[in-house]
Amino acid sequence: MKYSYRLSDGVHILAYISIAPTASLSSTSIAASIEANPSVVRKLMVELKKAGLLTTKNGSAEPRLARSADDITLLDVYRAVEASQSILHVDPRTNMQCPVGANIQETLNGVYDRVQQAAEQEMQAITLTEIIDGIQERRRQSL
Amino acid sequence: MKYSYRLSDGVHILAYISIAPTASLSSTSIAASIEANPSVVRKLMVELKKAGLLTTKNGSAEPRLARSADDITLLDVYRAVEASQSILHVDPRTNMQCPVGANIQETLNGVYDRVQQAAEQEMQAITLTEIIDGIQERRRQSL
DNA sequence: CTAAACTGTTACTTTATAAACAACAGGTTC
DNA sequence: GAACCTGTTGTTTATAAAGTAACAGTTTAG
Repeated sequence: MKYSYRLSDGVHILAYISIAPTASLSSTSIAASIEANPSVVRKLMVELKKAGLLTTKNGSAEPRLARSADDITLLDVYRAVEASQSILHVDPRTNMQCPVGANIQETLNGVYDRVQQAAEQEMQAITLTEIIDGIQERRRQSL
Repeated sequence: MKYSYRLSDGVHILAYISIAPTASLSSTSIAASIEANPSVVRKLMVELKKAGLLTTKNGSAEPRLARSADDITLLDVYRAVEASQSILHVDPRTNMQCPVGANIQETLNGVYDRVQQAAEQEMQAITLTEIIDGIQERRRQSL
């Protein structure tokens, strides 16, 4: 498959708005920073808005964080933009006539849930502030 | 992308060999349990063999676990068969002329690594024995 | 000893998801 | 009202995975 960059691009959008609030914040400008298509950026922004992370203004390029960067976690962005919501996927088509095929799906669901929760717990511990600070720190060091 | 069922199918192969050692263990029989293509199963088995989880015999259907099911973790199978090895993916193409685009990749790599480690730690705690027991338990309850 | 079955391998096709691209109706700003 | 913007729809392209086919060489059974 083609890998999804939705989470990375979603974070990029929020970080860009936070870091460069004086620059143009049109979907075209943000897309130039990501090197993505403005339409893709607009679609992601709609998802971020639905999730309550972003406010926008139809017709005008004035996106703002809907709440403090301290209060936005990687998990929030993940849930907002990722289509799948699961990092591991149980094969949905196994032979139900076979003892293994009939019972492996539920079993794997159980263990995959544990992996998912571990990943989500770590994602919840990472704030947008932390990511913004990381970008700013690297920026300073490269000057 | 199309979701990968390689991990699920890899576990299925190992579990099938453990649970049904008296049945035919040909790639065709295993594939019938997974409802997958025998060729796909053979390719996965080659990966499992390379990773030291499975022994096979060319020309004869006698696959065996290379070590105790207690000593095989979900992480072992994940590393053996998954092409990507990463659950999250940093967008590799951002604008290096932009302060955000130039520094977000490294920053995200750092935080994604933490999420990856949390997930892998949990995967390492899940053994093939545990999965086999889960399948057997469900099997008993459905009789 | 040979026929059947199997593995290991290669090559090609199909399918599924995401991103790129294009276009436009309607809102906003100056 | 001209320029720019968002929100939205639809189409195309790229890519990873699975399906399919084929076959050389190995093993096993009769």
